Amino acid sequence: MLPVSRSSPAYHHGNLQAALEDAALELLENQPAARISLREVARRAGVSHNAPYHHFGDRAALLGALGVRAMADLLAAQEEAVARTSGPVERVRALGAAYVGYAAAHPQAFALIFDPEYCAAGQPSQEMAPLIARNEELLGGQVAELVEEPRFAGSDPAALAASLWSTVHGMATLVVLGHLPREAAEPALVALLG
Amino acid sequence: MLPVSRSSPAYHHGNLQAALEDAALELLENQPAARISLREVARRAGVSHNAPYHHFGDRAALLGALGVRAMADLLAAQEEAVARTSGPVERVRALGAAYVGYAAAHPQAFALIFDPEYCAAGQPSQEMAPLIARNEELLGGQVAELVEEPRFAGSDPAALAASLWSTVHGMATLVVLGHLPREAAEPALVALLG
DNA sequence: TGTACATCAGTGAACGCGCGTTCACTGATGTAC
DNA sequence: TGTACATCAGTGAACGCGCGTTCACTGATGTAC
Repeated sequence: MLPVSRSSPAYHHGNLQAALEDAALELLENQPAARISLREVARRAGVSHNAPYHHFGDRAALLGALGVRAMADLLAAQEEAVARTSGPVERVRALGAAYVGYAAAHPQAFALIFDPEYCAAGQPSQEMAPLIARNEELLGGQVAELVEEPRFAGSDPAALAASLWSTVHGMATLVVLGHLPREAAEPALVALLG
Repeated sequence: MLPVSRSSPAYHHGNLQAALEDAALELLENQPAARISLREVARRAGVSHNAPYHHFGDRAALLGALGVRAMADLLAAQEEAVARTSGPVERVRALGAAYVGYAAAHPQAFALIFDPEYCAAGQPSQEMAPLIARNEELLGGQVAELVEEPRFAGSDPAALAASLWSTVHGMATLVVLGHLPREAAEPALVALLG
């Protein structure tokens, strides 16, 4: 006897919410968030075009959830890079490389994280806020170690953190847009950090 | 006798092309390029919804022309800042402040310049390319002076230029998005440049 | 100086499009008895 | 163990929307004679 679930209609899909997010993330590999429609996501998940409404209030809510997943991935990439590296300067470089690397690998997901249409910076969602906090702590911790180095002695940690985030974020953006070759990012960061 | 041109129908507008660009730029003050429709631009210019087709091939062409105007303004702001400042480090700071200032004042126009949908970085339009080149020369010239300073002696100019552009671009982006307070930009740049 | 005519920047009607969203529905699931 | 029933995740039809774009047109302008 073949498993019934295979041929039966898709009532009670089981995990349609996650399946919709997966489908949307796949679409996000090839097109910007603004062009992703709920109907296309539903199509790709093999479900009627209004099934998503049982899991997401509306289109913006789905994209907001996607942004949270993207942010979690971006944060994880940075945390892993820091964990596997030793030395204050080296760790900051690794963190930056991970940030730029994530953006280069998933340009549209990266852009979604910072898209005010779906992920408002001023009022982050309940799911997004702790991720932002963790990222700030991660960077803050690295900068706290960095200012112990003679080369950065006396620097204002807050200003230095803002600088580093700006530099790395700018690199990520410019690399994604093709204004800066990917290979130029690392040496540029070295030029700044020594 | 009142001037006829005032009450006569809008045939041969005279400078509809510029008027359409002006109208679109006004709309761009309050909404992203993606949400600007040709019909809305025409409405605001007081002209039928397909009059624009006599001046622009399609909607993308209009937005492309807008991007060129925005880029020209961004470049002019930087050139003026550099011209009115003396000292290599101070000039770079002024250039950066002008860049961030333009982005903060015209967030949507700034975003349009870097929107691959309308202003492809890889294949800039004939009007855009020389502006990009001039901006690169401007920054390159400042960096050339900067590496004469003892603090930056021995730095690779190309890597330093890439760093500075990244930092300033990142600041502009993060300030526009509200992730970085406007007042934090200047001290952050100082933290990096000394 | 006046007239005929080519040019071309405007016009309004019409098209097809995919979209987000709402609606009333159906049938699978799980639980109380 | 079997049955009645509430729940709720799905369904397909339908809506109105503004949009980009095409079309055939009209009337103002400027030029050649």
